[in-house]
Amino acid sequence: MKKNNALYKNQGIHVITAIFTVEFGITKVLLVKRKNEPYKGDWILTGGALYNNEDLEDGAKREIFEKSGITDISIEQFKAFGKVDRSPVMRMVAIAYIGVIDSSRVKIIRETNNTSNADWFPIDKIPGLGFDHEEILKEALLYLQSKIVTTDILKALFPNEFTIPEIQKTYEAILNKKFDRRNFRKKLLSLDLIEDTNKTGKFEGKKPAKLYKFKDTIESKKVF
Amino acid sequence: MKKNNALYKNQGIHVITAIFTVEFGITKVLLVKRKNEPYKGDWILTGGALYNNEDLEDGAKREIFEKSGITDISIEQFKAFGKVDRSPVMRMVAIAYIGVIDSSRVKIIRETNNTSNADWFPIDKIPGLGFDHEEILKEALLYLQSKIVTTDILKALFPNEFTIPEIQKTYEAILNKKFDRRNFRKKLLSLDLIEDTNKTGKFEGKKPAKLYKFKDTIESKKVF
DNA sequence: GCAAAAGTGTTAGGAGTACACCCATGC
DNA sequence: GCATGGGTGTACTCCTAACACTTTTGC
Repeated sequence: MKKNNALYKNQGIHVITAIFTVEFGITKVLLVKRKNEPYKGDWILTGGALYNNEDLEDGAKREIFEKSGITDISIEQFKAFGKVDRSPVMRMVAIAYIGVIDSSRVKIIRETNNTSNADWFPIDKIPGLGFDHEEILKEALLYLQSKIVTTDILKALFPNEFTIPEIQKTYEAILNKKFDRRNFRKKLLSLDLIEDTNKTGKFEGKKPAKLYKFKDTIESKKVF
Repeated sequence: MKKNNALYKNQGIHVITAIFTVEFGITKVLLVKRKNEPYKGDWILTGGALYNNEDLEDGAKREIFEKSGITDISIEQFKAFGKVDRSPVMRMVAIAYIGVIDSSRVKIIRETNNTSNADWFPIDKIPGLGFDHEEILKEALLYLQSKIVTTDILKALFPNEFTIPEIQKTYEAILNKKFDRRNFRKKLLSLDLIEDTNKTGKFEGKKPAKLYKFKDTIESKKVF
């Protein structure tokens, strides 16, 4: 393989992550505002060019940190995007990830070398995005929805104690769908993913609700 | 983004496809033998470097054609592989695909500019592979198994008429699992994917079996 | 007529879904 | 005491899984 063959010269790799959170029943995604051309002033997902000395996932996490200050996030690769013209600068193939984090537990850095702002956007109020990030975000959301019903990916949102009505509202926000209280509880408990803490707390209601927490399981199961 | 920044200079993209077939109840994958360094003389999956003027999937299909002569194959992207040292020549990220084709209906080109041989290998008798293709193949097989139970991906193996015992043997080969004849037939028919042709033919048994064929559906359903 | 594979129906258990009433608290 | 959300059980349906005997053909 010759490095200077024009057929495959000047190629590069983007690592892009759609970071989701849920606030008060609203699913949101983290966007950052570009400071430089191309797409100067446009909002995009966190990400950037992969370095030669890092593996894909490490690069994606480094980019997340550089653009938002977020550390300690677990991410999952879901697809590569590679249309010829997806970047106007040179041929770039994007490896896309999703991540879930509790926005109330992190402090987002608003401005960096390459970005002039950063914020959480409700997924039904997304501005026009730079590059092909609208397409990536659309598929990221579908992937998140498929993951939420088979894995404990929501553990990132509920690292500690939570009530069942509370987590149900999160499921409903992400899946955009309502569940029967009794059936939801029955199903969730039958999965052996969460355990009773024998404590109570309050969510929205007047009556205190039982507090549960995720077990330290790694199993992946069908949820809904 | 500066093209000559050492951090991301000299990167490239591989498009790699694991092409599967099933012959007489044995799941096989197409491998080609490398003619040049690196990994000269090693078997690998079909694939190679993406060109600047082609989309990912087009590149994967071009590589399949160049290395094997196969055309008219439908493929599906399943994962990107990007360990820093996965290629000894330069930094290459691989976008990996699976495909299914009926080996009895295609004539494989044995030798090309870059390969000295090509053949179908039973998946439990794979030689050591070059690059990270053993890892890619392992994940490709898992992905194929997940797809076979939710889609009509097997249509590629049975474009025309087939008997139910015949296609059952194919499911069993790929999933490495036996099914009850009655339940298999019931389930497959209930999916509304295949239809009776009112003809009979023979597979292995003495008694002629009914012939079915895939409908022209595009739906994707849960099979097993 | 016998070996070999094809074809067929029933039952029991588990999962999903639909649905209504009482309970604990704040005000 | 009443409004608000939390907690619980039952019945029906559907899907899955287990299981045995008869039929058609080639030899």
